[in-house]
Amino acid sequence: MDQVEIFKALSNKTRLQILNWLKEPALNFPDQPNADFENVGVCVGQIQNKAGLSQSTISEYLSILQRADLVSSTRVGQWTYYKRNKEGIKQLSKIINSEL
Amino acid sequence: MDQVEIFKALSNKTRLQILNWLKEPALNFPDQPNADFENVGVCVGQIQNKAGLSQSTISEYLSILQRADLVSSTRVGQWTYYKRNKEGIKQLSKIINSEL
DNA sequence: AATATATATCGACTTTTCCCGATATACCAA
DNA sequence: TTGGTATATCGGGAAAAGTCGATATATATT
Repeated sequence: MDQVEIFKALSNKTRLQILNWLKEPALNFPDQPNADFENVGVCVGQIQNKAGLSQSTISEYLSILQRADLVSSTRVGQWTYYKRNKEGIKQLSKIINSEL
Repeated sequence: MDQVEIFKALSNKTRLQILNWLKEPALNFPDQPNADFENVGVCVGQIQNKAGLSQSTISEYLSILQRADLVSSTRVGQWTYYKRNKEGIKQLSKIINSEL
């Protein structure tokens, strides 16, 4: 994964917030019907509600975060659930410590 | 410091390279006359030579990195020396570990 | 099959970033 | 004080990102 793409993904207030929210899904998305946060994550609509931007924008943002390996997604029925990608974030931490 | 600004500063290949070069100045800038890298850093011209972009662009890039607290500068005579800002980079590491 | 809902993709417009050359400023040397 | 070198700032054109509404696609329900 290109390092620049990772930092670009993080260069946006809303995307940083989303990542931060996904760290504590139970706390930040109490309204989600499917509350199996650990395994599946949070669905796009919930994230959109909280962020207050358009549906298309949030969908786009989530795919930017996913391309940067910062989140991962699972489709269940008509919903797509996104969650933090621990591995990718650990990688980022490693980059910072070894190259910057 | 605004987190978004930090990540924006890192969202560019050349700026990432500069930061990486400044981690090992003696290795990466063997031609610099003033070789007191630890205390003063590397001057703009040397960085420009290595990066291969215009003088104005590199000067701008260095000030972007400085605004993000990733480097610091010292003026000595007609030269401005830039070096890594350990403290700022540690802060960044902390952000990643606590918020992402 | 028809309809409803959730998400993704498209096209467009605006704002920001990239990067340059030209010029200004700061300092040094003669 | 005149000229030379290093860096900073300014103005601009091209490319990328931000964000939207409209539309397409996938799935579920009836």
